[in-house]
Amino acid sequence: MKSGDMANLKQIAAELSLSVTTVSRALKDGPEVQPSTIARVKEVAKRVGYVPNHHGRALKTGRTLMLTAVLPMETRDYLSDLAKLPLIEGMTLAARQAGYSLSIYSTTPDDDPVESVQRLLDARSADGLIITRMVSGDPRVKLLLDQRIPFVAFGRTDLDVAYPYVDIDNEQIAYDATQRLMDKGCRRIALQLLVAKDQASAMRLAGYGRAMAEAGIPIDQSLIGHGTFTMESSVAWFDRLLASSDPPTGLACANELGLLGALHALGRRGLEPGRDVHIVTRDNTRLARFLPAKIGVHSVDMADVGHKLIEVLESRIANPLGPVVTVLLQGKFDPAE
Amino acid sequence: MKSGDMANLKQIAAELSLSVTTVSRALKDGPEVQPSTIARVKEVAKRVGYVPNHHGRALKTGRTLMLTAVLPMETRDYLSDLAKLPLIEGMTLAARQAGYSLSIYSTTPDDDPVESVQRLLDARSADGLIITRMVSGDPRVKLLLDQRIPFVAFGRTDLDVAYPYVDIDNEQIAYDATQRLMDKGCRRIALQLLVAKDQASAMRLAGYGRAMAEAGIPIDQSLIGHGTFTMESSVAWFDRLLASSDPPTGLACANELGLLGALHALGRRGLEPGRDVHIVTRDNTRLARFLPAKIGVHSVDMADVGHKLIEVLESRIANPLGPVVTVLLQGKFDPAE
DNA sequence: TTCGGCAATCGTAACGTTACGATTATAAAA
DNA sequence: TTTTATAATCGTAACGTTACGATTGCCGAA
Repeated sequence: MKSGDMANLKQIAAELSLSVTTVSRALKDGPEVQPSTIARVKEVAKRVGYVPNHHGRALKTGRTLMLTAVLPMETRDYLSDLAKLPLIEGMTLAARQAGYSLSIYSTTPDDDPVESVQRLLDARSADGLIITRMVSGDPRVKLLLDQRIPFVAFGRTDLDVAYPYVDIDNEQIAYDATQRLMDKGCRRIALQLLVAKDQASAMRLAGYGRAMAEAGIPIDQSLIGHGTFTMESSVAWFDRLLASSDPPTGLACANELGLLGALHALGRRGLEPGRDVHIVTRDNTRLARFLPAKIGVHSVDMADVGHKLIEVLESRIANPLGPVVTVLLQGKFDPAE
Repeated sequence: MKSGDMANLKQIAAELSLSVTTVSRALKDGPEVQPSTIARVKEVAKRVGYVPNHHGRALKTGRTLMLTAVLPMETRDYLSDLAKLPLIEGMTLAARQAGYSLSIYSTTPDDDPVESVQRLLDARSADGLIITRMVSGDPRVKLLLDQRIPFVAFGRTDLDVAYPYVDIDNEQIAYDATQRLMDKGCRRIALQLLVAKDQASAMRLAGYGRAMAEAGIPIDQSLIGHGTFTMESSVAWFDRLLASSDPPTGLACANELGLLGALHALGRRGLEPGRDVHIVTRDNTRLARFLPAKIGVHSVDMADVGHKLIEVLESRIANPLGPVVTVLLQGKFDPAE
């Protein structure tokens, strides 16, 4: 934005016959400057509509007051991952409250994740980074740790290094979901996962495996589906399972879209959730409760995840060498009515 | 990001015994500098990993290469407006391609819209602004025009000034939807709108009114519902209509959430879309096509809206005094199968 | 009176970049 | 040989801010 008539320190200083230094200090209530002077400076600053120039300050101090979140975007499907919306809203709001701006860097499936992060590092345009969608052995963690850039990840990974993250306890949620399905009498329980290397899916698989092992039920690999975040793939996958000779009686869904897909597949066959197949899903958006279907729901507060991410990142920026903060959030279960 | 060992022009200049000026020019292929020098400079720049300092450049040139989108966020409901997700993705991607970063400024219902814009103006941290959710007589337009800040609006308003916008032709879509419902034999057609002063809703109401007038059907105000973007309100509203003595036989939904709510209300009464009530909805996310229900759909490509917004804003920044560009996008109709 | 100590303010330099006029070297024209 | 044009490069200033050491004026202690 240009409109060159922007007030600056020099103008205020000239008007009051003070030095730029004194004005600068007065505006941040520096103890070196006389209270009466502070008052005069602030009065003029307000009158001329002074707002500190972000770039002058950033250049001098090295801080940008900007955070960048790297978010993957699915170009195949406009619906993308619904959880991203409350996540973005939570992050932007928390960032704003903490005095930061949040910029979103969307990556397409064509983008190399490491390269994207590298580019952001090079640009040095943010004080900190938020990375999401962690994969097994995620190389971005090492890159960011090496460069000593404050960052926080949404999700853990299987690396043997400590780094700041916020995560949902996917293992526990999947364990719990599987158990609840078994409580309904299900023994053939289908599990919906995302792409294979997705770390959240790995955790979910672990929780599912633990529950099955405890119940002494052998795992049937054909019941475990890997897909993308879209509804299409969910419909096709679950439809195939339903068509098999020994169809599942229980289903643990990955998210809203997976759930909608599965319901679609059920509906086409005249089957009913809660009667023919028991369903438990993870819900990031409170969408599931509005569906006319009996399903158990693990709700996850993604806006809270966003808040926590910013909080952790902020503490990291304030104290880059401090202890590594990690947060693990639980889901909240609402049974099928 | 600190890691103070950041390469700058001075270092490159020193290494090559050149002046900072020449290096700066060489890196942007200035015609004043010898091709062989350009090559040498670029080689060193690449080796030391030089990346231009954003703030130094912004301070000097007055350009920030940053755009800010002001997006309202519904705190009542995590689902918020689903259309925002593809919109954000479209904008961030287009911005990136145009060499800009996009920052998101989420406003809560508590925030005063004008004040939010004013704050962003004061901060001077962006080269341009994107405003959304236009209301009748939107005061932000005058504010932004007065301050000569490049901006683009998602949506028109009823002001008598020219300003750059991208909009969906809501009037035409509502007109079309109403006609299609009448083609199915509906005469009592319910219309789902958002809050009263929302400008998009006003356009939709106009289109509905035009279609009804052409068909000679008087408008029954009780069939026109004003609500929020949530599903709850949609369920309650449509349920009340269905319970009335003369229930509607057609329904034009505002968006996905409104549709899901209406379907919920129908399902509870054992009614079926396409048989008992004909439904046409606007769909911003391609969600509707996955629902096991016969509904007509006007699909709107929100990612494209995002692209267009950035495009218009970019041209505005490049030429602030040029002609005011406006874009009006049509929906694409997919009939109930 | 002279000095130390303190409060209040000032001046300069620096962050990294770009704009612009000045300077040098080179080659062609007189 | 001197002039003139041109190509290549340089130096300085500026954008708005903050850090830091220097300076001023004043009061009380010696």
